[in-house]
Order: sequence, then structure tokens, then C-alpha cells
Amino acid sequence: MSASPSAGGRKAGPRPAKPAAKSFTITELAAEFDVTPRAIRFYEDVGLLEPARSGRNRVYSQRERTRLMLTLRGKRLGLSLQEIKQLVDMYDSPSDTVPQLQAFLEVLRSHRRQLELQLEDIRVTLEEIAGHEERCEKLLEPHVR
Amino acid sequence: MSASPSAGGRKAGPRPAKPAAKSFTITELAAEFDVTPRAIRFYEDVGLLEPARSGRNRVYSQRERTRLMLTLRGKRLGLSLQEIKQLVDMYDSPSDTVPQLQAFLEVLRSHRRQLELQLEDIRVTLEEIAGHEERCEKLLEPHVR
DNA sequence: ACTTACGTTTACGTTAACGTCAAGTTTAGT
DNA sequence: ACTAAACTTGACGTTAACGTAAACGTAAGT
Repeated sequence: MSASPSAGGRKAGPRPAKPAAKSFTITELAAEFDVTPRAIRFYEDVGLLEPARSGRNRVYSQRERTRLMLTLRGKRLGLSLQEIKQLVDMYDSPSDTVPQLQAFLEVLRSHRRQLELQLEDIRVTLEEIAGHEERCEKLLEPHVR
Repeated sequence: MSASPSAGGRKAGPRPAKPAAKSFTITELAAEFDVTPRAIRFYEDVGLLEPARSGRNRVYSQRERTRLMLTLRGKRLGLSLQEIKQLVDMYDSPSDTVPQLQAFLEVLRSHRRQLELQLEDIRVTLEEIAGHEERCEKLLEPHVR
């Protein structure tokens, strides 16, 4: 999202109206995303999360919550935690130099290619499943009557 | 060099009009699908493949080749070998009784639901990637001039 | 007979991604 | 003060999916 030049006066100073910056405990997130706290701590060991601390206890910001979400989505897509870390790190570290941007673009494109292949795999599989389902239903139909 | 597709007269007995039922060695399959023989043997241990034998050596039929293909596709979709086995087994064992068919249908539908979720994950991710790419390119454009 | 190529079995090693205790700490309630 | 609940940090265990090495078999070529 690129705003028009004079639209956003981003200045440090008196905070206008902040929505209180909701935070989460580890068990809250665990419950919300249906994973164990152990898993979440493990993602931290790997470097995927860096929650703040309130004393000894972990405090997760909205940003950490998002990273956890992306992590789990990555897992569902079959990525390893290392791969996920690479991607997520690039996603929210603002590359500014030209070579960095170019490297980022390369990663993005490679990731996209992989997803498109996977998309094709899924498409084919879904078609096969549809065929099987049809066959099954046809075989079951006579028994319904 | 490897065997050419029997260009001349490959008559090895009184076989009338059979398409010769092409078969494969383990290294052929390994090369074709870019996996190690070790992996293929491992899939056999798990019960995903049951190649015939010529003496001690494994001989893979077209059917085995297909099962290997499905196995690798399953892996790309993030399934475990056990899950893959369940699916592949159902796919080519001809369920005939009504309860069997119904169970099969249930598995198919559950599998389909999962794939559809994955499809959604991919769709969302691709959109995000598109956004990142666009932003990147916009940042790089000025440097091209 | 000897090597080379390809295949085999057996067995132990490795990596990823957690699970599963054990033992301690901190906070809230009684 | 005592207890329960929620969280913490180690540290070792486990499972899946192979990798890797050792030792052997066998058929083909020289």
C-alpha cells in the first residue's frame, strides 16, 4: 500500500488514539491455533518468533501472532520451519538496497513457481477424486432404491 | 547406454498381441522421478510398492510406477507415507461391498476437503506474493532508468 | 580369471519437529 | 502461610523418512 505523498503525516510524538495493541499469552495462541505451547516455544527456538517478556513470561504481540499464523500456513503447505523462516523473515524485514530487493524478488518468484506446481498437483488430484467419487456413487445408487 | 525401446524384433516367446507390458528397474525409476533407489526401497518397506522379482532383483510394472508417481505427488502435497498408503491402497483395491464403498467415499470426501483448504491457503499466499512482487518492482524501477 | 556395473540385504546414523517428563518460579486466591 | 494455576527452563525420548556404509551376489564384458 503506497499512500499519496502528503496523506500520511507519520511523526513521532503524542500518540493519537492507539487501539491498545492487544497482546496474547502462549496458551491463548495455542488454543486459538490448536497447537501445543511446546510447539510455539519450539518455533521460538528456531527463530520464527521472538515474543516480548513480562518478567519471565512470554507476551505475544499482534505481529508475533501473524508470524505464527504464517508459520502454520507454511506447514500446511508442506514447508519446513527453516524454509518458513527464510520467507517470513524476508516478508517483514524491509529490504532497502537494490541487491537485497533483487534477491527478495528471486525468492518470491521461486516460491510462486513452487506454489503453482502444487496448485497443479492439487488440481489433478481433485479431478481424480471426482472421478472416484462418481464411480462410487454410481455403484451405490442401486442400493438406495 | 540403456536399452533402446526394442526397435527391431523383440519376440521372446509365443506372446500374440500384448503391448509387451513394459517394466522398469529401480534405477530407471529413480532417475525418472529424481529420487534415490534407497527411497524407493523404503517405500516398499512401508508397503507402498510391491515389485516383482527377477531372481533377487526388483522389477517394477507399470502399476508400480503409477503408485510411485502417486506417492511422490502425495509427498509434494505434504502427506505422510502412511496417509499416502491409505489413499493409494483404496484407489486400486476394488471395493465391492456397500460398507466398503461408503467408507471409501468418506475418505475421498475428507481428502477433498483437505485439498480444498490447501487450495485456499495457496490462493491467499499467491495473492500476498503478488503484492510483495509488485511493491518490489516498484521500488526497483527507478534504478533501471 | 578378473574387473566393472548394477543390484541386494542388514544395520546403524541423522535430521526435523516436536512430546514428555522433571523441577523450579510467580501470581492469585483462601 | 498455603495451595493451585499458569508459566518457565532444561533435558532426554520419539517418530518419520530417509542417508550412508559394509559386505555380498551376479551377469556382462575383456
